[in-house]
Amino acid sequence: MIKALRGMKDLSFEDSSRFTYIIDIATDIAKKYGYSYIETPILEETKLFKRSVGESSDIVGKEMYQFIDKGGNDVCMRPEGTAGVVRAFIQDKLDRRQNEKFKFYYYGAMFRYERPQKGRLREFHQFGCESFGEDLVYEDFTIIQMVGDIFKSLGIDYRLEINSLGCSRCMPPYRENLINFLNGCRDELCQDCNRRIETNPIRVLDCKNEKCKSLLRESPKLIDNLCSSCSSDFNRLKELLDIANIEYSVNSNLVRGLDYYNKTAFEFVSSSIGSQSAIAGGGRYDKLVEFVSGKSTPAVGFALGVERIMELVKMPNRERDGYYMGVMNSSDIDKLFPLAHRKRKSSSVTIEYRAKKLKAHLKGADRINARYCVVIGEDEAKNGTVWVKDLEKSEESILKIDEF
RNA sequence: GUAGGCGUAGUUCAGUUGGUAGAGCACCUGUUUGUGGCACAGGUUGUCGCGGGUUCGAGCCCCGUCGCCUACCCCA
Repeated sequence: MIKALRGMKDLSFEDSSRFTYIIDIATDIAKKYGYSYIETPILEETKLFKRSVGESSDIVGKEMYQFIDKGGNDVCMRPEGTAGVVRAFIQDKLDRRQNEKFKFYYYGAMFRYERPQKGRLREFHQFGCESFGEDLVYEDFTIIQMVGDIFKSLGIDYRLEINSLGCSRCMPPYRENLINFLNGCRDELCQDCNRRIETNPIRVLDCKNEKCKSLLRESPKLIDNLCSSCSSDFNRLKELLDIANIEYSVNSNLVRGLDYYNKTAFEFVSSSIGSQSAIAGGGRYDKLVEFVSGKSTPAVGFALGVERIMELVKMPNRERDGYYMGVMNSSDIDKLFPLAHRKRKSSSVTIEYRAKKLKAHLKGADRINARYCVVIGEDEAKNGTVWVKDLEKSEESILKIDEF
């Protein structure tokens, strides 16, 4: 038997309806916040991700689905959505239109070559939004509110964590500061952290190792060393969230795994889905457009992990819907096609082509969860009528075939 | 890449000390010649992941291999 590749899953029945339910709700809300759909390719030049996601990230370092195509190009299946959207934004020269705002939502498959586990697959799906051209912190707030709206609408409980990663003015001095601190306790930090001091010292803050964690309690906090602009934006953000009654906690160790974030970083977390607890994450990335050779453009965005949310979403009860049609004698089957075609203008219709006993038809209608079971038997064929049973109310009637 | 757990019917799983391959659910038929869900009765369903070894005999023991799951790392 040929099976799907490791870390790749088919979605059908219950799963696919959960999937589309989430996308539909997220799409609906994103549109209400003024976002329009953007579709970008799954395959991009590897360079794009190296430059945007960052060489120091694990995503680029070891998790890319990267290969040389038949034309000799170094290409990569996208590991996340933002890079492609930013590339499209620049390619369309939208970065030149400096006074305009552009808001895009997207969803689709992302690929990371890693060991699959609960809530983490090699092919997974994200829904995300990117807002370009707005540097005011109100947009950060609005995006967080939008994600909150989506989860609320899906009936999902979450915890919101926020942090500020500073900007090009306050981050570099802090970084030096932190490196000094880390070098001071180098011998006591774990191996990974020692490596991170060179590659990406900020990520040490995120270490799960208990020993590292306790050492880091004494570390300098970026939150106490923000420049005046970052500091006042962060305070403003907290005020806005308070006023909107959105609960949050400040997590000064929250650093996003991708290099391009600055200022606001946030993560929506759920405690009920195993160890992969982040269900959405995002923040501001004012420098990214420049990194990818565009004209400097402030931007904020987020992405949510569809598969992780599928485990949490409470689906509305599925109600009986549509028609099941069948005949008891095979010679009457032709009568059903025009009937079905007419009904399909407004309802879903399933025809059973094989002649069956009434009981079998009723069971068949039940199985597909149809609201109405429509059958032409001997009497109906003779009289030009159809027998219709409402399976919910358990009421039946006989109608002229033209009037049905 | 590392560690642990698991592979038996469509599915969820049991399978004793190594001795004829099992159950629930699902499915089909009937009770009901034209009335679903409920009940009862009967019935179908197997490369025991794959390959080798030990043995008179392996689902069970041994070796290898593949796959799945969970966790670490990291992330949505």
